[in-house]
Amino acid sequence: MPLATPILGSLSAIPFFGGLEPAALARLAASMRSRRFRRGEVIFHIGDPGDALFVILTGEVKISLPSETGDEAILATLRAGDVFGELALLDGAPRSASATAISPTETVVLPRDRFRELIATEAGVRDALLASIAGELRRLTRHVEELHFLDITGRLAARLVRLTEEGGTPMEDGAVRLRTNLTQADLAAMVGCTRQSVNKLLGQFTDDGLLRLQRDGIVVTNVAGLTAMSHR
Amino acid sequence: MPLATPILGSLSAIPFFGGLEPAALARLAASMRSRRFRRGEVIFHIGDPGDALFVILTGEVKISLPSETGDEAILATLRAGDVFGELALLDGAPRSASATAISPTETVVLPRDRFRELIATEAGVRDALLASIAGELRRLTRHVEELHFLDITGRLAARLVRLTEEGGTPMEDGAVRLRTNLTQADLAAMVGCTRQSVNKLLGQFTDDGLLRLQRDGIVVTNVAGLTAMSHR
DNA sequence: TGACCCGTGTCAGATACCTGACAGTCTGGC
DNA sequence: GCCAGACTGTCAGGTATCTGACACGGGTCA
Repeated sequence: MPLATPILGSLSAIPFFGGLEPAALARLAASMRSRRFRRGEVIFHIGDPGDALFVILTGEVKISLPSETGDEAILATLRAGDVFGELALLDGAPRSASATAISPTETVVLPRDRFRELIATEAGVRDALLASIAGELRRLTRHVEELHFLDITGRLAARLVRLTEEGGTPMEDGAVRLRTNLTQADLAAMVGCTRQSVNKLLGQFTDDGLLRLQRDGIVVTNVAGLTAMSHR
Repeated sequence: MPLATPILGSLSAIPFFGGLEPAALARLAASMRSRRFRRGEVIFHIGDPGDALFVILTGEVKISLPSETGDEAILATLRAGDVFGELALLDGAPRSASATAISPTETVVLPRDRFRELIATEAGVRDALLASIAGELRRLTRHVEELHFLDITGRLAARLVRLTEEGGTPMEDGAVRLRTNLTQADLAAMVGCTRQSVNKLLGQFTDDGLLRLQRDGIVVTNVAGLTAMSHR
């Protein structure tokens, strides 16, 4: 089986490249190579030179900042169809954050020159890029807003709401189960507090009937209630 | 004196439009109108529909988020040559933050359609736009990092360092004076704490010989020392 | 089967930061 | 030249959050 074929097939399903004609898509596929990462494997480190864009075909990736004392701030968790690593391609500066596979992950890699060529010539890809960057700006702005104004209760509630909206699997009774393999330590790294605080608050939220803690993950039963908690 | 002339003259000095040929620049000037704002005047509110890009010719603008309890988070302060308001043009969503003139400010306004046309046809402007957005993403990422990891001492130190780098006027003895008319309340809104905390910390920094408080503003005398404080 | 590791649950003590208050000083407008 | 408003400086008391500690259960690997 030729190497390029699976890439080509996968690319057409990626919204980011949706605007491309079949011929352009085939040319593109030929200049991309695919890369796999094991669970926990680092895709790139903050400070590395950034010379490629990544597109996730399957799996999950977290974008995070390490601190000098060893803990981390999780900026985003990405899934199939998402694109990352474009920032360093735009300005040539080093990677602004680290990327780590949090489950077995399959990506395709677009080198810098092809990327620049693509956004110069293909209006559809350019628009997709701008839309994706706009989304990132809004997410980061909200992140700053939450850290600036909300206490931990509010931040955690807001984060749980976002997680139900982004990556939840709806259940029969209207509740939503969050992605499993998300530990309390992960939540703490997302909202900026300790694991202990997350634990305590999840207990409170459970008592308030906002969610259920199951063996296989958190099930949010009252999104509106959580949203209300996040407003002060 | 014709209306377009002053705009045209000003535009050529803006890095954002640096790549344009004289003819394109003249066409552009004809489709832009200029707007002035008094000190304190709101340019747009968070949540407004966003249909125009602003370019600062003279003056200063702050980009900020209001909270429900009345205080604000300052995301950025911009100066002559800076561009703002592009985010809402990229994705058509409402303005993600408010913009306020903090000194008498003169801007030129580029309506949405002309903006989209420009980035579709002019590679130079497109690159400038991408570079400017990349800078914004990096600033926001650092903002999140600081709020997440640093205590108030670290955040204020880091902010003072940034302010010396961005908007400081160097003095004879190597020290740098920050932009005046920056109150302790403003600093508090930048780093996310109370005015009282800023006041206390500025006192400590002064005792440590890192800066001097003068009538007309803060003079940073030891940037390296402040940088060190911001690292934990 | 046992040993170990990882994630959860919980608590007592320390502390960084906020709230609310008030006094002093400078500035611009009348 | 005087007053109102804005900014600075300071403090006592309250509280949200962290630190460090330990116990428990469920997987996983020998």
